[in-house]
Amino acid sequence: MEIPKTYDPKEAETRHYARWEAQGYFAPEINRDPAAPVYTIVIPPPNVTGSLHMGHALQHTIMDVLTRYRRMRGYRTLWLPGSDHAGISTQIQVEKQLKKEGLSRHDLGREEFTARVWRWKEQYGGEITKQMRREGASVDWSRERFTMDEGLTRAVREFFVRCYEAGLIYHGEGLISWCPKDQTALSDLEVEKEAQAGKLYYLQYPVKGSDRRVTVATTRPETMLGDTAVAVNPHDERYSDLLGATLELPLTGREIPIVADEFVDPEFGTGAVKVTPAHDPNDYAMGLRHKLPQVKVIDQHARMTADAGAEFAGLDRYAAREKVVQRFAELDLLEKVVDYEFSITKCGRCRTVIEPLISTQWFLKQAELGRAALDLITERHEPRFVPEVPYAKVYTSWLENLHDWTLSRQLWWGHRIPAWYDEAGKVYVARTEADAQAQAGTNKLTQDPDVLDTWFSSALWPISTLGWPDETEDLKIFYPTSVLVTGRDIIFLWVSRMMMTGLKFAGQKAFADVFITGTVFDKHGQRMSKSKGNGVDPLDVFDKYGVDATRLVLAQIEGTDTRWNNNLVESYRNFANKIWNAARFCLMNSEDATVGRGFEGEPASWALHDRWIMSRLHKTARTVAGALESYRFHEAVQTLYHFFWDDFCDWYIELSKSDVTAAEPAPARAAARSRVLTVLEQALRLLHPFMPFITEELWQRLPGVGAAQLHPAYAHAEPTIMLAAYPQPDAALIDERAEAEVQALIELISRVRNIRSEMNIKPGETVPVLVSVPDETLRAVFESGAQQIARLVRASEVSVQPNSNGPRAAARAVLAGGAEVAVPLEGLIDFAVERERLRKEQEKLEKEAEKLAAQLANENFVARAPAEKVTELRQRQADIAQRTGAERQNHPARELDHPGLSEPQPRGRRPAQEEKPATREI
RNA sequence: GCCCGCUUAGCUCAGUUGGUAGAGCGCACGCCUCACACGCGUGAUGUCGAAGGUUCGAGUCCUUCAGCGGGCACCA
Repeated sequence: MEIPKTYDPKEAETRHYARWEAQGYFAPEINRDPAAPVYTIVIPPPNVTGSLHMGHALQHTIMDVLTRYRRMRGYRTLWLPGSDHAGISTQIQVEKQLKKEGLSRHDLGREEFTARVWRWKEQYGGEITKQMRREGASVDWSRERFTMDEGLTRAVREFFVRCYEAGLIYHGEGLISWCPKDQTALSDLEVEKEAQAGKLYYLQYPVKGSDRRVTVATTRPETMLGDTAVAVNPHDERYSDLLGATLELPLTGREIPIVADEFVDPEFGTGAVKVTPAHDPNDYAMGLRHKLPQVKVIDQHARMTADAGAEFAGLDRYAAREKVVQRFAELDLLEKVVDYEFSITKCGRCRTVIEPLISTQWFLKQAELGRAALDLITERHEPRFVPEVPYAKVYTSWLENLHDWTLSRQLWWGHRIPAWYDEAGKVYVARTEADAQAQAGTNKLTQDPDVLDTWFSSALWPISTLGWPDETEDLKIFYPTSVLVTGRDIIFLWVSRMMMTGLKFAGQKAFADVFITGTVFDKHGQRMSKSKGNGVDPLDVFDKYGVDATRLVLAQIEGTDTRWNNNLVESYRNFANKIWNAARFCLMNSEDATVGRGFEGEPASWALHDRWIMSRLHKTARTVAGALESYRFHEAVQTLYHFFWDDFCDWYIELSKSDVTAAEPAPARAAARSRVLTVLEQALRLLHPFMPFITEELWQRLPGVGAAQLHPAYAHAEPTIMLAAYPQPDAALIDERAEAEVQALIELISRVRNIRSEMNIKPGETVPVLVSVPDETLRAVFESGAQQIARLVRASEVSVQPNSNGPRAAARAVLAGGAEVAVPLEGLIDFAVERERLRKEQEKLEKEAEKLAAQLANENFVARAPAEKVTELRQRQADIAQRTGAERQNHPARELDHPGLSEPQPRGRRPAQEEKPATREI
């Protein structure tokens, strides 16, 4: 076989994905079983502007593992890909491009501009879509969707119109968050709070007809130009005589009232609050309560309006702030300025400070839509969040406090709001312009210029991608989806809204489970970000270590926040290489052998190590299945890693080696070779969801693989490990006795290796090994394993006897079950070292024995602990007693030969021995 | 202000019904042993953040505290 010693991932990666895709393996149609259960995942659609980052790679890996696992188990599996038009991001991206040409979108006009965005999208968009192929993502490309596809656009309009007709969507005035840079309204969820060191200004307003002044504290002095009242708490005695009084608002010549409102906290500041209904959310609400006028003094560019007064009109808000403060100082109305830390609201995208403005927008009453979702989680605990803590609660408390959603955006790129106005300004909401005209009885209509929040179309993703509002086959088959895999940052923005819309318009929850992945930080625990430049590019990691190794790391991150560490990837790269070389060994010895053979007949007739590996294999399959069913990817990865490396490579291959590498062809050799191949093939299948490329690469090379390995649902397909049946645990093959016996074999071998290593016996040197085993069954195990033992410890001979009979001068170790192993000295052993080795071992046992004795002497423990636990400890105690007892027998010999070799632990009290009878009582 | 998470070996992290702590990397020693030096064998390493409590027994449950991180509300 001309297989290279080192696995080259790229070579395999480039080949297999193209074939899988071309063969249609990713599409659910590959499954021909009409009764197959269904498994659906819709991808969180990445922005068309985006490129792959670790967060995507993490989510995609989780989704792909789940999908491949279910597919191999015969589910009709759909993982639906797509991308999001990402309103603002994309528009900004293209505007930047235009700027380089000295143009703005207004130079092009709306139509031309959106055409340009579409071209940009075709040319540069969907980068992630290509990168996902690199990841091995088994998504059904034939069902790929884009949030501005024709179908999805229709869904968005339908949804909007239905909500409008149901009174859930309304058009009206409200105080919204406005980004002066992006020139659009934003929803609550698109803004971020940030702590900021600033100043608190204490301004004095004179009371009309008095020489009193009322002091108000503010962080935004410039807004005082728009004040229409000062509010105090109705129970605040300091101001009770001023209620209803009038204040002379400085710099404006306006007069404003003092009103009483419970909102005001008497403890804060001066207990008197300036009220600016047009530029602050709380003041807006207060303004409505007291029917105060709204004076707009700041415009959409965050500049002062004419209503701010001639002196300030046109000034930037910060320049106006300085000027206002300066003027107050001049008028001797500035009481003081103190340092103050407060939080400031910024645009989540461009970090510009938000300006709250009164404006006419479209809103969705989320509270009503949310009720069904809230009932579902509180009454039926659906969807099931993983990890449940803290996300189920985060989701629930969000649903309990829903506010209206500002839907409209003053952008050109996105779903245009299906609303038209006649010349009188009356609004008509309709599915098409023709409908609107019919409603209005005129064709002189103008469409609302605004588009919808990007998240509006996202909210429909699970249903719109499957064909809603039509009652398509896909919708019937694949909805509701099985699990949503996403990050915690969009639980409100997206997860909750999909649930609401799914319940409202498809009559069912959008997904059964929600898996929230952890966050990947850099190695210093910092969030990865483009601006910091500390991001690790998944593609670089793929290039360096291979996709499969990277996927293992990502899968085992699962829901935990993790610092990225290439060392871990490296160790999984090594694992991939280990798999490669184990397969290489099997293939180098595959003449006459076939996958699937070698385990004929009753398991009872198989050799011990064969029964053992099958037991280990099926336990592994059991654990992995259990782990994958409940999203415990870390456990699945660990289990597979140790099964493959420890059980299969370190022990099974080694124990099988002499049979497998026998020089002469013979049925026994062929059978041994087939067995090794068979186990390898099963292991590859178990690993495939995690490591799709290397497993396919190797699987294709195995002799005898083909249709027989495929899950029945895919029997017609060209053979691929992707469609092989996932190994199902068979309880009948789990053999605890075989496991215990091989464990004894492993212990023996390890003890001898330890002696060799500690005694500095040269690796090339062979030594005789004498094993004494009083127990008959165990003796049989060692006797029949003598050849394997000899090979693995480099023994010249392995002699197994009922009783200790070796030469006095030997290094000894005591094994479980009262057995003992001795390696005769014959001048090989350094006595000082041997003495030390034994002393350490003895010490360990003494310590443990003491602990056990103490515990077993505790009446409370014996009385209250479960009986099995007590028995287990007594067993262990007896075991130690046997060991130390055996040690004691050997000591005199050593002392004779080498005075001082052992140092006598007090031999009188071996608590274990006294406890022995107790064992029998149970 | 309210709620939540994390704190385990030098590093990154596991540890699901409470039973006496693990992995990978790193480290030490010896090996190119006919699949693999991206390897093999052997070994060392933790008062499981602190203090109390419940329990026969607590990394695992309860309380308090500390450090770090997150969410929500408020922020005149």
